[in-house]
Amino acid sequence: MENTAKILNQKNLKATPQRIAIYEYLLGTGDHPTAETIYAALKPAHPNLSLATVYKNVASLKDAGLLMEFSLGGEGCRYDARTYEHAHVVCRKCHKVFDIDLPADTAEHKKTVSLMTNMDIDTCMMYYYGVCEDCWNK
Amino acid sequence: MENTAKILNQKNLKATPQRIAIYEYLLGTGDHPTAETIYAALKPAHPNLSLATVYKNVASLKDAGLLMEFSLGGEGCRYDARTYEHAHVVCRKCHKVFDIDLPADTAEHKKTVSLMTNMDIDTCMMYYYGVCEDCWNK
DNA sequence: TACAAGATAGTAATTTTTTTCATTTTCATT
DNA sequence: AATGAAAATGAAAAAAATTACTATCTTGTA
Repeated sequence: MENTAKILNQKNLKATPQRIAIYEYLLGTGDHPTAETIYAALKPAHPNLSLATVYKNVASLKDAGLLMEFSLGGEGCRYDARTYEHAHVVCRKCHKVFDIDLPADTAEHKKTVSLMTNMDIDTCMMYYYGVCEDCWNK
Repeated sequence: MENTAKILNQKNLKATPQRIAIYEYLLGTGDHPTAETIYAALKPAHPNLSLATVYKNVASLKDAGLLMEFSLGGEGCRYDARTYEHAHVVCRKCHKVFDIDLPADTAEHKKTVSLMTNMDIDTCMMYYYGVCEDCWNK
């Protein structure tokens, strides 16, 4: 059985071609696409994919913990399926998002936060905000 | 001159009653309200406030760096004007958001990230994801 | 292979956010 | 205090994003 399908099944999600395509697309891209972008990217190879299916799938994948949703500017929510923890650097002006390695180990932090909140904290996301070089020069 | 008005003027924003009200509301609340929630909260005291004005103001305040925008579930963007850095703890299931103190000092991290990216990083936001006690017990 | 649960496309409906624009307000300068 | 340019406002309309619905398929299991 193909690997992606197996992962989905382990999460009690059926491995439909659409879901596999959406998940693999997100795993493969370094961008942080919106639902619309995902749809546009996959439509050629999946001609009868519908936007509603994209939304339903990012929701189910998010609930399963396979991707993160976040929002920064006025372009709808963005999705990110990178499994390793990393930080996002966001330009306040143009809303570009870069990935960088975490500048610190978060394992200890997660333990601390778990104790503080009585929750089982599994993920830490860090966002750094500033103005990028391009926008400075304008 | 009143303090909030002064802050706004320093950011080249005109200190209109609506803008002052929105900003002070966000400074004062521990919640992470959506535009709609802000509107509903201020409408009684500002009867002819319009939702469009709320949107325009959170945008201008965000561009000025006076507040942060983020999104978690399917209820529109949330806004947070807390000036001190803090972390958000998010329940994956019910989307509740708690504020906690930062579990680590981020000054060093920001310097590191500034160097890595050639940006002037001024803010770090941390999000911890997990499942809260209430949702565990369901 | 058949079956039940789950997923899909397509569309409609809803919700959220942005734009438009005529009018009003702010604020630095007289 | 009056002036005027730039910015902000409210109301309505428009656009964009998201969800709901339904009849029809598919998946994964037995």
